[in-house]
Formats: sequence, structure tokens, C-alpha cells
Amino acid sequence: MSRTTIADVAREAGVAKATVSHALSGNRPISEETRAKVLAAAEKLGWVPSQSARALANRRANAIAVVLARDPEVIANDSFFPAFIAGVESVLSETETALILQVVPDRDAEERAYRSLAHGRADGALLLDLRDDDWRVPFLDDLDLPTVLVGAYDGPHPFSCVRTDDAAPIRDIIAHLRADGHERIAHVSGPLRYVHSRARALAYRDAVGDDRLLREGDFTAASGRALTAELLALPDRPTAILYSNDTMAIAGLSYARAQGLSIPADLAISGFDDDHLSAHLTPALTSVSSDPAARGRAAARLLRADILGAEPRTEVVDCNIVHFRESTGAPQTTAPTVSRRTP
Amino acid sequence: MSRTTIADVAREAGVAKATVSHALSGNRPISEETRAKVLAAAEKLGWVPSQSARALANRRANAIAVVLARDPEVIANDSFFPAFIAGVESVLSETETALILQVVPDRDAEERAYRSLAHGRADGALLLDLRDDDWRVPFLDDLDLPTVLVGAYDGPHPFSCVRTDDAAPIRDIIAHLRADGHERIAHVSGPLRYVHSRARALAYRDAVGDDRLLREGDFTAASGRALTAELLALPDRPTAILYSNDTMAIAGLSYARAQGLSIPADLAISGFDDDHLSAHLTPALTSVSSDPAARGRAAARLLRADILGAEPRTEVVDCNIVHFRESTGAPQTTAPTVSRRTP
DNA sequence: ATGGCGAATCAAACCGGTTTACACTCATCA
DNA sequence: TGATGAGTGTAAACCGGTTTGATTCGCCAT
Repeated sequence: MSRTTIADVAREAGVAKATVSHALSGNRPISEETRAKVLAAAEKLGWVPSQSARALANRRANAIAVVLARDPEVIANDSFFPAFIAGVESVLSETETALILQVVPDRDAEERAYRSLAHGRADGALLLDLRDDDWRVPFLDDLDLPTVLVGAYDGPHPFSCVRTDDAAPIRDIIAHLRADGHERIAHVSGPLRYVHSRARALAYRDAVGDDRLLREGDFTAASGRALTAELLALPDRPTAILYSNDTMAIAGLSYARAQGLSIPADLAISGFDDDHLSAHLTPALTSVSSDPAARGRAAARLLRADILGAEPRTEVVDCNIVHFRESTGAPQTTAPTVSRRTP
Repeated sequence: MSRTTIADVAREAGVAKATVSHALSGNRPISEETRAKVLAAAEKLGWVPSQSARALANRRANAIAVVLARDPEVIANDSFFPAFIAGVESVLSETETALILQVVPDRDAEERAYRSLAHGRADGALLLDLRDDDWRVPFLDDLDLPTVLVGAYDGPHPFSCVRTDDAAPIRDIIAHLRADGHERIAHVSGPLRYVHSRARALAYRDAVGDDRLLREGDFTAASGRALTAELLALPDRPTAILYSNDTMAIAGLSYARAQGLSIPADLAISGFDDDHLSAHLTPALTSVSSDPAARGRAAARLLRADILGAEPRTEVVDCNIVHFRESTGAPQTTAPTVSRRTP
């Protein structure tokens, strides 16, 4: 660990500790000459200020946190999360801020985690996987921990918020399918307790008119497969299925083909979130890329502003792009992918 | 943030700060009666000790770090990482230790990150994605930051190490394919600069006898597809391909089918790492589940021991299980998956 | 000569815990 | 009866930074 302290540097430079501190922070005027001496001494001794001492004195941890209450199994399923984190990091690294990641098994552990974070470990938190009336919202408000909500949240809250318009791409895909003559379009959603799953399901219902062909999945391949089987067994089976993520879509596609259906002739299929695999499947899977990294960057920036005392605000990241590919009968050009920005 | 301090608790309980500290840490004997008073006061005031003050006084951050120098694109590809992290967390949560995650764009940023971590931010680090003569090994040794290497590392080093035997499942799969009559077995590897990719490639070469049908990929779907095309275009095309991860395998499988090959009759395919999709594809993909969470747990435990001053040691986590599924012509029983523990 | 003022620097207090050195009480033992 | 020491508790030092109040010095206006 750091053996050399600010006192060593001060001695080496022949000045007081305070002078060293000011020379580096610029909080007080220091003559150019002295500053040079200080920098030289720091360089010579290879001094790196102690993060913990700084955190204590500043009452700032220089860290933000993400707490995940998901099942490890589900975390591994998720292509959104890693890219989101990468986006967050790209902003944090500008300010030497660290990201603390916690995976907790239950609500009790989650509460403890947030408490500990609020008491000196972190300066703020990002909230993912929002649900209706999410208990964490009032809880974090109570803890007085600056927070940014990632995803739409309907209830009242004092926080900044990053959201996207998931309804537009859904409408876009359905319009596309309708234009191709599809009349029975089904939707396999994610768990409806999540606000983003429900937003997609509602957009589907609004566009289709009813939800008789809506099935609630859980984002896993197993549920995609099972619900596809269920839908295809209907007397009036759907001619197109819209899945709320690519994992379910790929499992569904695979199942449908095994049943002898050809894609997209017998069944058109669309995913959501644009998994890295999707463009390389045969047929390539139509999906919606939502640029998780952009959302991560936006969330990190909002949180930083929040920590510095800015007013909370909501930012809509408009980054959903529908990639129409072969699984919905996209025209087969030399370019395998036809992209359209959602309006 | 934490307004109530240990001094408030001491006043409330009518004792000295030191007594509060001892009552909670148990470092000194405190009478049951006094301890009860202290606990009651702490409870009443809702006191949570400040992590930063504690970190400074203890010279311990109660945090460990993982620094990733990968491309965000590649991170999103990886099903190993999230599960690994979940395993790490399950051990850390036992001791109120936080995990700091940093994604850095280049080596310069990576060095800065490790320096800052070593100076009060973290007590130790986990090293992933090891390469030959990895510069980080001597660098971290120099920084005097307790470290655990995840993956085999051949060079000399003073650290603990978690490794797995990736050669055994490769041998196992090849033996299985041979038994089914396959003679031309190809391998699409990961980047050979990574030690784990090379270990698999070497196991393949040793089992097959030569590496004429070895192609170096980069774990992406695009490379899986491209190299599959290359292999299938050979005059003596392989009848089986072993991929070093499932993403490449699925892309390859998809391509082969589009070429009119039937799987596994015309081409047997095996992946590695057992993606959550693989068991649900049709045909289900043979793969090797390597229990990343178990490796995460082992790594976290070794690091904790290391931080507490234990001698470094190497732990071999034997958790590779080959799941023989339809893509290599597994017998089609009612149970879709036949598992065999590698010897 | 005197007061006022800004710039540069320093010593000391402070952040909120942990740890050390010491004091006090009471039972035990020679 | 005085020495010994185990059992509890406290005050103060300490971890390594940042921030504040005071001080010194040069310079200008009065």
C-alpha cells in the first residue's frame, strides 16, 4: 500500500502539508515556483494520494454503485447488462470514479447493501430492473442517496431518470408485419412486473388491438421455447411472433423449425435487444438494438450531475433501431441487414 | 450521508468512543451489560459505521477489484463473466466486501487504475483473460497488491491461482466423435494469445495429432461463421467441428444448415462454455459447462485468504461437464441432455 | 507613519473510525 | 496486608488527507 504520505511529500518539498494539498487541488493560490517544487517532490517519491483518506476528508467516496437482486442465472442471460456497464464506465473513468457492483440474494441483503453504500461507500446508485411501486425508490429517497432510475418509472419520485421509447420499435415492427399481410401476430413478453417488459407488452396490445396472443415469459430460452410451443398449438396459430428479447426468440425460432415450419415463410419472428448472435443466425433474426452503452453513459452523467447538486431531470435516450432481417422476410440484398431508425 | 457518528452513539450510551468500537468489534472484553447499552444506543440512533473512516483507520478498503481491458463489444459477448462475478459476490457478501469493477480502454488507463486501486481503494484484485508473459503479473507484484490469477499461467509468479482442466473435456469430446466414426475433426479456437484458448487448442492438437484443421477465431459470431465457411470449403471438409465457445458454434451451426448440411448427420458440432441458449436450440448444442460461478467463488476465497496473509496456492476447480446433445448425435432419449462428468 | 489589502504559506483542527497506553476495581495469593 | 493481575473502561494518539483561521510580507493609498 501507499507508504509515502502527503507529509513525506511536504517534507521533501520543504513546505507544509496544506501547501501540498492546495498545490494539487488548486483550492488556494500557490505560487508557480512552490507548485513546481511540490510536483517534483511528489513525482520523485511516487506519491499517490490515499483514496480512503481523501474519501473521509471529502465525505465523498468517489464511487457509485449498482446493486443487482437477480438470480445469477438470469444475469448470465442478459446481454444488456455488460454493455450498459461498459457505457457507465466510459463516463466514470473521466473523473476517477469507481463502480461498485453488488449481487444480492434477497431483499434483506439488498437493504443492507444500500445502507452500507449510503454510509460512506458510494456517492450514488443506479437503479435497474424497475418494477411498479418499486420499494427501492422510497427507500433510497429515505437514505438520501443520489440515484438515477434506468427505465421508465410511473410513480412519484425525486430522482433523475433515463428512459427509452420501447413502444415505437414495437409499433414499427408490427406495421412492417401487417404490411407483409400478417394478421395473427403474437407477443412473448418478459415478466410483466418489470416496467420495461410491460411497456413493450402494452405497445403490442395497443398496436394489435387485443392481447389474446400475448404470453408472459421470463426472458429465458426455456420459456421462449415453451410459449412458442403453446402458441403454435393454437387452432388459429399466429403467423408472426414478437419476442421481448433475443434469447427467447432464438429458442422459439429453433423450436418452430424443428416442428417443420420454415422461417419466415410459415412464421415470422422478431426479437428485441439485438444479441450479438442474432445477425449471424440463418435466418438472421430481426431485432431491436437499443444501444445499452448509450444508456449507461447517460445514466452515469445524470448521476454525476446529481451528486454535484444538479436538479433531477429525465432524459429520453432515443437509440432504438429496428434491424429488419431475414426472420421477418426482409429483402435479401447483398447487405445482410436493413436498418431503420425508429421515428 | 451518515450524520450520526460513533461519538453520538457513545454519548447516547454514556460511554467512550473506544468502548463503542470494542463492543462492536469484540477486540477487547466488554461487559455484557455495557455491550447491551451500546447496541441499544446504536440501534436507537440507526448508526451505520462510516466505511471511509473505517477504511482509513484499518488501512483496508474492504473491497476487491476486477479490471477489464476488453472492448465493450467483447464483454457483451461473454457469458462467462456475469456468472463468474455472481460467484465472486456470493463469497464477498459474507464479509461485507465490495467489488469494484473497472473497464478501461487501453493499457495506460489500466496501469492508472491498478495504481489507484492499490493505494487505498481495494485490498486485492482478480486477474482475468491471462496472456503469455502478461505484463500485469509483474506489475501487480510490484504494486504489492494481493492478486489471484484466474486461469492457468505458466510464467513465474507469487500469486494464488484458480485453474481448470480444459484439456480433459476436449479429449472427451474428440473420443466421443471418434467413436462415432469421425476422422476429420476441426477446431475453431479463440485468440491464441489467451492462455485458456491456447490450452484448448493444444489439447485438440494433442488428441487429433496435427493442427491442419485448426483455425484461430476471436470468440465472436462473425468469426465463427467465417471460419466455418472456410472449413466447409475445403476439398476434404471436416465432418465435425469443435468450437472454443458457443457463440461461434451457434453461428457456425446456423451457417452450415443454411448450406444445406444437416446436423449432426453431415456435420457434428460442439461448443464450449454452455451458453444458456445451447440446450434449447434444435438441434441442441453439445457443449461444456464450466461452472463459472464455482470459479468465481474459488477465486474470491483465495483472494480473501491472500489478503489475510495466507500463503499463495493454486486451486484446480474440477467442474467441466460435457453435455452431449443432439448436435454431436447424442442418443435422442426423453431427456434432452446426456451429461457426463469428465474423468 | 499608518492602515488596509491581497497573495502566499503554515499550523492546527477536522473527517469518523481503531488502537494503544493507562487507570481503576476487585478478587486472589503469599 | 500488600503485591499481583484479570477484567473493564477511558483519554488520546493515529490513519492520511482537506479545510480553516492566523500570520507574514509586500505594496499602495491616506
